[in-house]
Amino acid sequence: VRARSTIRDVAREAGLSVASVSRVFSGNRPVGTDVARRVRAAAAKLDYRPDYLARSLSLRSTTSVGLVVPDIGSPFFPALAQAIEGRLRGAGFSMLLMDAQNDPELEFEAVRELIARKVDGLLISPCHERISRGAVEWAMERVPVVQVDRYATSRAHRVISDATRTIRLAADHLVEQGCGGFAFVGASGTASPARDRKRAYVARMRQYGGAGHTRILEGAFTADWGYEAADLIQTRWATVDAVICANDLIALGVVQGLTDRGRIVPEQVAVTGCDDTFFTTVSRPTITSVAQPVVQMAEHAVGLLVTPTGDSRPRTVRLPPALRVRESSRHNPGHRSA
Amino acid sequence: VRARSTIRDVAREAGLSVASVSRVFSGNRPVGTDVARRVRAAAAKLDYRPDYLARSLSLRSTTSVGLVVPDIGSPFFPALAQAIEGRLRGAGFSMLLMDAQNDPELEFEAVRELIARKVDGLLISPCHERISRGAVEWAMERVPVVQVDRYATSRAHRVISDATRTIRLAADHLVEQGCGGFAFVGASGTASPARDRKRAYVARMRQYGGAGHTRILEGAFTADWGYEAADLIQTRWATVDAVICANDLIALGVVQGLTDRGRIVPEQVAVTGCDDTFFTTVSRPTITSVAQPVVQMAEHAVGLLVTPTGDSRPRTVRLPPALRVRESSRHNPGHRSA
DNA sequence: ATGAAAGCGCTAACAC
DNA sequence: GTGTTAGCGCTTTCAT
Repeated sequence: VRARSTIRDVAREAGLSVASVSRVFSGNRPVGTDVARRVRAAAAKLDYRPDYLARSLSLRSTTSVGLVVPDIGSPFFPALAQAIEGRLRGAGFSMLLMDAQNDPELEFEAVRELIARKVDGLLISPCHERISRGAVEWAMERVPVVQVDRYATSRAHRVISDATRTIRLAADHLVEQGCGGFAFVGASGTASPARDRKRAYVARMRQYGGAGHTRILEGAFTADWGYEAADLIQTRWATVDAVICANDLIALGVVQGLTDRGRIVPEQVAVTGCDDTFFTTVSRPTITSVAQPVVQMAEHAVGLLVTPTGDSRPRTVRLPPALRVRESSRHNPGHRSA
Repeated sequence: VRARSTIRDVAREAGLSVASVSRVFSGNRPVGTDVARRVRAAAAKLDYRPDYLARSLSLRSTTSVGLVVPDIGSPFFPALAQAIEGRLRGAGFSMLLMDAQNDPELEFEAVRELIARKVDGLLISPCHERISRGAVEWAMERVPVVQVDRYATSRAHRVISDATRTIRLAADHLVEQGCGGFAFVGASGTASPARDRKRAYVARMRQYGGAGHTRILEGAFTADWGYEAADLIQTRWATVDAVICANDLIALGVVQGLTDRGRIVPEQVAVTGCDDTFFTTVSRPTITSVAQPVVQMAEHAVGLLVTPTGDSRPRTVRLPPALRVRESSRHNPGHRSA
């Protein structure tokens, strides 16, 4: 643990002024080639590295942005975080990641912390569609903010995946497979996608006609809840042959619950999930899922954050999801006898 | 996006000196109760919040520590990160999380970034047991460093789980279940636990006698590799009735691979994993696993980092793992005929 | 092209 | 207990 050399040490060593050293390192002012050489030599000799903190204080910019996720333990967010990090890095920013642990208090705390550290911008996936609003709006009066995947206010930018298309992809696919009796297993809403997916489901079912829109179960974004929901479906709705789940964990639980109670997936009941996380491929049967366009989301979110558009009205970018067909939805009653 | 008020604004508003304001906010100097009141009032009125950057520059401390993980997408690390964050928060630090994406280059980059941001300490789980050494040792000459879960050098502190006990727990348990023909499915070593677990396996098998210590397969920490390994086991070693896997993903793959090739888990072959991640409970059969003591690891790691002991010799803290018995290991050949 | 010096917002001697 | 002031390490006018 050594003392670090400062810009002044380098200046002295090179027999130049601190201004010259600064110019060489920030590189935004002309500098004599000889001076540059001497500075670099001195810097190398002293193992000099500019102090970001001091630079930031002077520049009023840290070239860093904060990312606040509701729960890094939840499978979708690591993927999102990685995508965003890559994109930010490409834009010359570094990312500070904070986990809200699904607690609006901690989330606000994280936001304050990030702002206090003078991040140049904030990316947030608010853990609660209402309570988080305060934190988001508090943040946006001090720094540019973009909401990603989830949102808590319409006053800040939003980059989200299109819930209507998500549900439509799943539902239409299931219809193609010959399904007719739909049910939906969601999560009671503290997260905006939960609510949006449910609404989209209801809307789509209305278009189909039939009773699908009334068969809705809401719990948590967990496999346990899915397992439990499978029970409810079994006992309540005998005619259900297609279950649309609001995320992959729920779908996993539903598949297992159904299977454990003797129903065969997908032959008797087809199941789909959302988010296309890792679980879809490790499950048996593998699970059909609607993938969120994580990379594009990262792209747009970072773009909105770092590209200062004169126009400051909040934008909503709704990105198209993609269906990934796997075993859990290969219903095909026509082929069933084969 | 407003301009922020500074300590001087508050001082002026309160009709006091900047020193008094500073004292009120840092709270480590006596201050008159009346002065305190006036300062707080003025601060509230101006919505003043101290600037961490400036404070840090002055204090030469950011009360933040960096955490570098090899891959946040890998199921064990979110759990570790959460545990560490909690512990750090309790100690008054905030955590900056960086993902190395299993790339030593990016990892070094992350370390540089963190140091440049003047973290007060670094927690790292090095992605490569050899190549990462440079980054770790570079870091430790500027800031306290603790290696967690993985390590790349013996010159810095290490907080790891005890590989010998990990394997012993799994192996002894399998013996109790009546297993006798062991095989090990690991990952070829760029991560220290991979190597340590393999060694521990070999050592334990030698103690048992028999041929277990020769039946070793090494690939990656993935379910795909586990699936593949199941094939190899099937074709090469007919007498194997117990497979110890170096992590849960491998175990998951092995279970599926074995099952798909007609072997019944656990009746014909028992399987165990390591890390006790989420997969163990969503798999069918559920998977017996050896849990790492994540919370204790976090505790010790943070302790080593923030408790400055005069003695600076590198410590190695080896924490005891715990066996979690689930379905995949209920072999009991004695009951098989039942 | 280069240097001198005034900040960036805060803390910590040091005086009173 | 309170105020004055010199830094922390950097950038950036403004002269030269």
